[in-house]
Amino acid sequence: MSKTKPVTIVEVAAAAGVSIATVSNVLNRGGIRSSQETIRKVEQAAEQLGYRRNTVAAGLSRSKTFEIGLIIPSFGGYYGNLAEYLQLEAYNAGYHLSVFTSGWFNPLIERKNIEVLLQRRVDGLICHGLAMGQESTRSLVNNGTPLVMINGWGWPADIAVGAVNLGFAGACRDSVALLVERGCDSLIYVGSKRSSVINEQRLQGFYAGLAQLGRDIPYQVVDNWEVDIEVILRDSLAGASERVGLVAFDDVVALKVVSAANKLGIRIPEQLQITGINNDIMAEISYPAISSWSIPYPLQAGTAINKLLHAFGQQDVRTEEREFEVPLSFIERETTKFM
Amino acid sequence: MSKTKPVTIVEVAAAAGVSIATVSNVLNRGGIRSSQETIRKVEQAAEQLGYRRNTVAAGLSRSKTFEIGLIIPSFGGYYGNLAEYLQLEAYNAGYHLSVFTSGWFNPLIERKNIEVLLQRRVDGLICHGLAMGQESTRSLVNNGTPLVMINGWGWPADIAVGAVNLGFAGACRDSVALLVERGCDSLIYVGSKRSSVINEQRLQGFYAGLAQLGRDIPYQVVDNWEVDIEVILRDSLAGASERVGLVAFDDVVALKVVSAANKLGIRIPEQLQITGINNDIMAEISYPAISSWSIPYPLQAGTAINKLLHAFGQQDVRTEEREFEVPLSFIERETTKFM
DNA sequence: CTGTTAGCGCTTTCAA
DNA sequence: TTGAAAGCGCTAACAG
Repeated sequence: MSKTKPVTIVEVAAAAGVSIATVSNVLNRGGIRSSQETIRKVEQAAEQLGYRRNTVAAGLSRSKTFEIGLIIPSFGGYYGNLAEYLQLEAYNAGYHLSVFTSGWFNPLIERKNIEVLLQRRVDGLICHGLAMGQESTRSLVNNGTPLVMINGWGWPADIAVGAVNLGFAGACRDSVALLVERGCDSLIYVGSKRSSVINEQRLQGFYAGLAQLGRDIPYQVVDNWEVDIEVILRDSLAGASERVGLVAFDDVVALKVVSAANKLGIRIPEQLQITGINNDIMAEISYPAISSWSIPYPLQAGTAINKLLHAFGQQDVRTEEREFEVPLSFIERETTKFM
Repeated sequence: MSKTKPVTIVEVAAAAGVSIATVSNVLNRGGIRSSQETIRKVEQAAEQLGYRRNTVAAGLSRSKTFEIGLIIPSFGGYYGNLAEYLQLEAYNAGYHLSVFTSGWFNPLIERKNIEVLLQRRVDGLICHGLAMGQESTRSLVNNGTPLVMINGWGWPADIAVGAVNLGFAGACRDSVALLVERGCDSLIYVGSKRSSVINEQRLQGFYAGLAQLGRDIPYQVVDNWEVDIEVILRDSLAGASERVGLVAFDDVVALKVVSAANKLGIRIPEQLQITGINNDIMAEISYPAISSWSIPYPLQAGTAINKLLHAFGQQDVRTEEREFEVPLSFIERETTKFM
């Protein structure tokens, strides 16, 4: 715990009897060949003195930090999972990931944190959704730092080098088909306007599912934050509907629905069928367990990092499309397992 | 998106017709006074040229990065919440927080990430639990970077400047008392050995609660990962016990218990009462809603950051104790609301 | 109040 | 294969 000043290459060089350039070559650079003897001397000196590279100095010197910044709305649930996979993928590519939140889509915090990241001269930026508008973003990231959006639809190429988007629309569309197939004769979509852009995608998918049914079916669209789910459920089942199908914004909303149904004595899946999204832990341990759409994190994270590497000029590009859509996969559990 | 090289103080100085030192004084330093005229010229030039401070260079020059590193087991649930509050507290103190995970207590990943943080010359480190042993930690953090532990009991002063620990033991102890008071005539503790140190604290509290009961009561201790909760519940209620009290490791485990009870038709809270820990979102939306112990994040995060500031030599110290215990507060919900 | 100058620790030509 | 030296952008004495 003593305030020891860290040892530098200067000291290592002195101890090894070589120049600092040589130390730098041996320790921190690949490709540059040195004699076995020199390598041995340098490594031994470094080891013995407890040398630890100063990446701040290295970053300044090379004007390249090997750091990637990530902005997510919060660390919770799906966002946190994504961050974990991104961290791993970044590491495998030789980069480090600095994770910041936007305090649940707070444009001020978001802006401030992006600014911090830019001041740190991160090599690239990954932003999940974005509370700021596109103009705001453009003026902030005007310096050429590559930006990859996650769940950002329709961002122009001069702002973002690309986007990796989850196939929410497809998942909701298919949920509708599946619920109807399972015998539901009326449908409800329970959204969450708290995340507007993302909610929109899902709603769009819900409508698409309705449209491709080939026939009309009663449905309603409500918001998790505005209505009492118990009331909605009771009213729906009091009507002509024998079996209601419910598409929930995510698994948190789905669990709320399950709880309300349990409380009201509504039988799942006989009277009510539910699909969630995200495949959160609570979907698995709920009773009845919730059918949900799971996210292929490795693919999502890998694609995002790859787009960045591509922008850095390092190859290994898996995909060329600017907006890449990651498909979700259905995990069927008890809230729909009725045939 | 063009690869513009960022503007530096040199260019701002030229545009403003002053020296780089003056620019530095005006833009990046507090306390140093300049004439109004100079300030105006410099700020205008900076604004117009789009100057953004390079904190990498500043960090190198001052040998102080104003960065704090945080290691948590994962971004999920409680850990993610904590990270969010720490980020806020750090920011308020003029620092930035870089968050890394240890991949669920993986000593290798943990070590690697701490090493990365140290290479970045963070001013301080906050570690949540730690998979590595104390010796390992000592040799890694031997350079004088202050380390604050979260939920680390018994760390010597030469490794960690202090610790901020949650009062799990107290919460579990009080849970026992409360459950018995609510009429439970036998108890179960369902732990999670996946997080050994933390589990131990809780178990200790459970035993303490038992001890201060003043009389014997049947109990059992099981592990969430080793047993089938349904079996445990059925067996317990098949015995002489009229009402079982269950102390769950956290709200995830508590929700598993609630689900099992719902499935078996066990009535909550008449036959079974449950307490969780963490006050996770799922405790609130479960049915029945789960009584849980909530964590005072602002206090916990604030104390941790404060200990670091103290170690940095900046004052504003709220507490002197090396190991500070943060008390949890009980949120009573339906799983115990029976009198 | 402002400018000169010597670093911070490392990387990277370019010669030797 | 190795080393001398010029930066990278900013800060912090120290003079003026």
